[in-house]
Amino acid sequence: MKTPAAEPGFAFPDWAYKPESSPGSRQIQLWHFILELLRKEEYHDVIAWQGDYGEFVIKDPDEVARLWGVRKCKPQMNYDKLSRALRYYYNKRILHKTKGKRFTYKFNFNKLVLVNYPFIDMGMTGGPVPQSAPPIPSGGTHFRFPPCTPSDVLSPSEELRSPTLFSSVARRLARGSVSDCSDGTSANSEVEESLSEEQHRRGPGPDIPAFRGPPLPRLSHEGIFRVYPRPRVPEPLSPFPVSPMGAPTGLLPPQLSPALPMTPTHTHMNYTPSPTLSPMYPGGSHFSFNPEDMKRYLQAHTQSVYNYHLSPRAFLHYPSIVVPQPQRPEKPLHLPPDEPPFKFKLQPPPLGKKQRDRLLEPSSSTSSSSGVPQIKVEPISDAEEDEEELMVEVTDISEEEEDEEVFKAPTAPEQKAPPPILPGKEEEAVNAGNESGRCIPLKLRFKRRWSEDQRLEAEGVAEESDKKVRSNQEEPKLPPQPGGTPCRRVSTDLQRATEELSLESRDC
DNA sequence: CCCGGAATAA
DNA sequence: TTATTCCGGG
Repeated sequence: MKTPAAEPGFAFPDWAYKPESSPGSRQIQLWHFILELLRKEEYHDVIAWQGDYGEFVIKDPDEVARLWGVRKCKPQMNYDKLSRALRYYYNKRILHKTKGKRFTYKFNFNKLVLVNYPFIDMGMTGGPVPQSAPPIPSGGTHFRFPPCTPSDVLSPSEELRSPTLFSSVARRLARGSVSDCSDGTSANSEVEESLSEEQHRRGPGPDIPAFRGPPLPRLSHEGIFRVYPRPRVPEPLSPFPVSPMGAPTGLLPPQLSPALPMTPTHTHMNYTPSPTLSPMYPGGSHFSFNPEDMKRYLQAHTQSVYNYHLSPRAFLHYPSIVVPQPQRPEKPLHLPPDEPPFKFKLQPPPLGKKQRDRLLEPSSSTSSSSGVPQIKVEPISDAEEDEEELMVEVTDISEEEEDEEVFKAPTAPEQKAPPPILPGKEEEAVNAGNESGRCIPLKLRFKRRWSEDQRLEAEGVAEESDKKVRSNQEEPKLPPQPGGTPCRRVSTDLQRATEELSLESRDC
């Protein structure tokens, strides 16, 4: 078919790619490319959404490979190679294979997304397109993160990030790809997976028009970038500003995207001090939904987990979400600009795989408490790496997310408009944590979390246990917390769901 | 077809 | 780092 290269039709906003100061901007990443194709009808014969959320099938592998080869200037590209590249995404949790279906993969939007369009939620209304839910960037929805500057509207090619704030943030945010390619890319975003069929959007949540297809009003860069002046929280429920583009339906933030909330959150928060920018900020917006929503989401997610063995972590938080917690702004304690954020790496730097295999024997559970908090013994190395990295590109929900929760401000001033974010707040945020008492030292929390994750993964993986599940279980950690009564469980269902997943983790 | 290890390029 | 290339194995 046509070569993508030739088609400038859509382009992701530049910022969608990760500009990162990398030299020469990086090449487009495969998953971006896939998404591009998915959203273009021209390619529906070669690749299309199908099945559940985020699931797509490559109808014509050779063609897809060819197109990819064209894009990358790798004439020798073929499906075998392309698929290898896709496989690398498994560990990164960007993609998963839908077992039993040829050429079928599934995006794990939970992680992906939001970098670009943090809050969009796919509403997938039962809409017309049954397809898996293509993510929809509703035009208006996305917010731009970084720019604090008024002139946010950047030129497309410019990176948004203001040098300053962004720097770190930016790095994390996106990494990516770039459009070096001549072809345009489509502006699309990834979406997170959320409920598929059900789209119960409650009142306030209008939805997002989701979708692919032509319908999208594609915004030109202008549109995309346009800044919406104070989105702020209109209502408690709808955190997000309203439609940017004047989206017909009024894009409000979908209430549900569970994934969203967490995801970028703090990442963004860090850099985006101004309330306006911070999507989640409003808070807890997501939290506002009722348990039912969560329940559904969980179910869906659970399913996904089971089916695809996605990382459950993604929703650890949810259960606790119940509480509306608005203020995210405070929580930024992570990255105080200067301070070393604790970005903890839960794991010690993994040895090279090679080395590990050779040198490392499982027995090494030595606790090396060198200065660094090492919590994890020997996890799956990949996982670890990924996490960090993922966050970058994809906003990862998992790791940091928890933090968020941890930090989320307990005091929930629902009504109160969130105070402008002050730089100094970080400390407060921390304190806040204390105040609520939930407060377990961060390290411990992480540790716990880590353990849980491990377990979860191990279990989850266990099913499939692909070849390498090596020794994971060795972690000493996490004695189940005795006293910890789950703080808030939304509902029984949720609880159940979580349990099933064996995710009971939660803090306090 | 699908899976990943390994080596390597950019 | 992210692919690309090659490849043995299921």
